[in-house]
Amino acid sequence: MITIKDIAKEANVSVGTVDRVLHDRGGVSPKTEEKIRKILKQKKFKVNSIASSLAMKKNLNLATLIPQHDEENLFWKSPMSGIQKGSQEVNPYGIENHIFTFDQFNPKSHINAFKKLIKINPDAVVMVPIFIKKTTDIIKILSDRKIPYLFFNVDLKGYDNICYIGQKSFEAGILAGKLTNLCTNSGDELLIVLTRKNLHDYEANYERVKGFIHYFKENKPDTKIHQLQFEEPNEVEQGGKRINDFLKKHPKIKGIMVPSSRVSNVCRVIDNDKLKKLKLVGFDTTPQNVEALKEDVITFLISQKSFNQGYKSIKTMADYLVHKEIPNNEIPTPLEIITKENFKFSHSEERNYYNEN
Amino acid sequence: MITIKDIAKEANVSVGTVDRVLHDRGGVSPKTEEKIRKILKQKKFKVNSIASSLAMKKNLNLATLIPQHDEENLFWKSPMSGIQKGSQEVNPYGIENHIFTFDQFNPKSHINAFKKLIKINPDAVVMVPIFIKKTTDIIKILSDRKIPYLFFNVDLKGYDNICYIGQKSFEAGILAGKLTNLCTNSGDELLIVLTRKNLHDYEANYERVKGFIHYFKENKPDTKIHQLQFEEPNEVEQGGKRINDFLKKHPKIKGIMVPSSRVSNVCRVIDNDKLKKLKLVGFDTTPQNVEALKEDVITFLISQKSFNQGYKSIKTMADYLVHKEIPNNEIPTPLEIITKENFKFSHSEERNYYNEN
DNA sequence: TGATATTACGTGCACGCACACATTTTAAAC
DNA sequence: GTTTAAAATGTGTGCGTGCACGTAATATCA
Repeated sequence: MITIKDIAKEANVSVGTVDRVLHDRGGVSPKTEEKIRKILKQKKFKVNSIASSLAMKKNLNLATLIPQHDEENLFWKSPMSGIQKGSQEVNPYGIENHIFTFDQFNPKSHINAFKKLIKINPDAVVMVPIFIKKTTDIIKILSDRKIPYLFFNVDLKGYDNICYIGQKSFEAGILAGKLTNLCTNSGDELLIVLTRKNLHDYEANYERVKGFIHYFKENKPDTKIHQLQFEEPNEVEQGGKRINDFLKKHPKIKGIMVPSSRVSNVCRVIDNDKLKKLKLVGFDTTPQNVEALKEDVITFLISQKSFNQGYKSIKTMADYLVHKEIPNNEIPTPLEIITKENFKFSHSEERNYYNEN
Repeated sequence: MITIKDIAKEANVSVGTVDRVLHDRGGVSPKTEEKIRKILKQKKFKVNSIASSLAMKKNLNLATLIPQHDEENLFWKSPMSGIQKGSQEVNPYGIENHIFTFDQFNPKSHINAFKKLIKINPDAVVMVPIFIKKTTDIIKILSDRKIPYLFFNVDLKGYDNICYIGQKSFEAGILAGKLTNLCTNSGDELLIVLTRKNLHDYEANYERVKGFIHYFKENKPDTKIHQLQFEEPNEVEQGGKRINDFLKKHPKIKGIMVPSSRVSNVCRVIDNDKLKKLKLVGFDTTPQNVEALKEDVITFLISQKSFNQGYKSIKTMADYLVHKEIPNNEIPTPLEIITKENFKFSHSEERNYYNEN
């Protein structure tokens, strides 16, 4: 391990001078600078990031704005865990993350959460930009105060967020198309079931449907693709009846794609004997979805590794703050294909986190 | 951020005393110990890992034993990159990793590499246990010297390795079975193509085949599964002829599973018109395989994320050395399903690494 | 030539922790 | 109650960097 001290000795200067050329602080004569740079290169010097972060030790405030989760709506639990794990990891670097949650169906709670958030005067914000109109006002405040912000999970275009971390929805739809195509036959008809309760990723769902349809247009243009709006959960009986009736009316439907994380809600209402003849493709590894996957009711789930999204968001922002590391404008998370057989080997980071806590 | 100093002040003791109870060094009276522990808990103190590693700064030697790669055999390039990235990351912690490579088809070079390795007197060894008989001797030396060692990629049972990091081959075979089943129909016959040039993961291939067959026995016992030994690459013409003849003789074969990373070598020799009607499932995202995947010749690749295996091996061993963190005996890497559509979103860590270098 | 900017460089402290060593307090032995 | 050993606690230095500040060398100008 080669240190600044070693370089200084070799160049017959003090560590201060070496430090100056390392950080382009100026105030070094051209010849000594050249001499030092040469030795730096020759000895392949790299700053010890450990020591560096200790020495810098800023005291930075991070703030995170994320929807709350409950037993009924577990989707946001996983990203929240990722956020928490990330927070824990960046804490030794002098970064404190403050998490603010809100009701994803209530714009007012969104505003309130933001008010609290802005009060702590954060140095950076990690957020899920759900309420488009409202979000605009929020972001204006951040921009005015020159507070950097990052979006994750939901991709809202046209803002100055330092980056977006999440899935590419259109491509996810294409993948869903491919998977559905592979497990059905020529002549089979397909059904897309749209659910209501997903305001937060309305855009994403829409893109997924577009991608799905795009896939078939490109690869199997004759395929008949139906669409159905499913009202749930309060109208399970009606919704169930509608779907079952629809499936009876269109017996050639052999594959169902649900562009949201609520695919298990759909399959729970479909008659059992019919269900066995269907292939279902959906999104996200919520506990209910995984349950249905294990029972072989769902064939494929496309996971966006939302734990990782949360985790990576915090880490990316921390790197940005501490090391001024400017990330790519877009960090797409993997389109992970989950089946009954490989589920238990996925999400190992998440499980490790739970075990530790 | 709460520090040892804060705790000390609160408890009216010196930092030394706090340090003693933190590390169970003894020499603290029961009452002060209790008092300190109470404050520790109450204030939720956690050691600053950054500062801790700086202060401890051991100088440890790690050694890695891994097969070399070349243009012809690219499989080991990816784990090697992971190893290198890991080495880079643990370097600030005072850990130097020395990499020794050998020819995977030449046991003698294995021994020679090991001889060099043992000369640097490593504090720990990360290795791919390829040559089973020879490995036994090597491991005896490590055991005698009480040098901890870890296996990755190849799972060799019956040794005192602190853990195995890699894929569960039998389960990977099951997954291959599921995928093949999904994209073929009832009545279709299947073919397993075994290749010669994979001494290193002979066991793994065997397990994959077993898993594949197991899947069909459990889920579609009537399926006829053929097996064929494919001699390549020096006998491409003959091998190609054998496969094409075989496929002509068994026209009902609609799916091919290749349990090794050489699936692209197989599909390159199959007649084009026949190929279009076949679904191929294989392993590992070697450049050639990915090429075939993009051309829609291969349907599914199951990746073992070998970059991550290498990376994680180094990090795990480093944690073990520095923080005495004892890992699980088995760290299974994901069974990642790769298709034409999601390939570009996978392996982001690996790509990031390449970009940085 | 001497006073004063200006530039070039050296020094020392801080970050939070680990650990060796010094010092004080308590207990044991006489 | 003194001596001495043992236990309990305090102090100080170093890990490698970053950075503020102090000092030395050189340049500028009268």
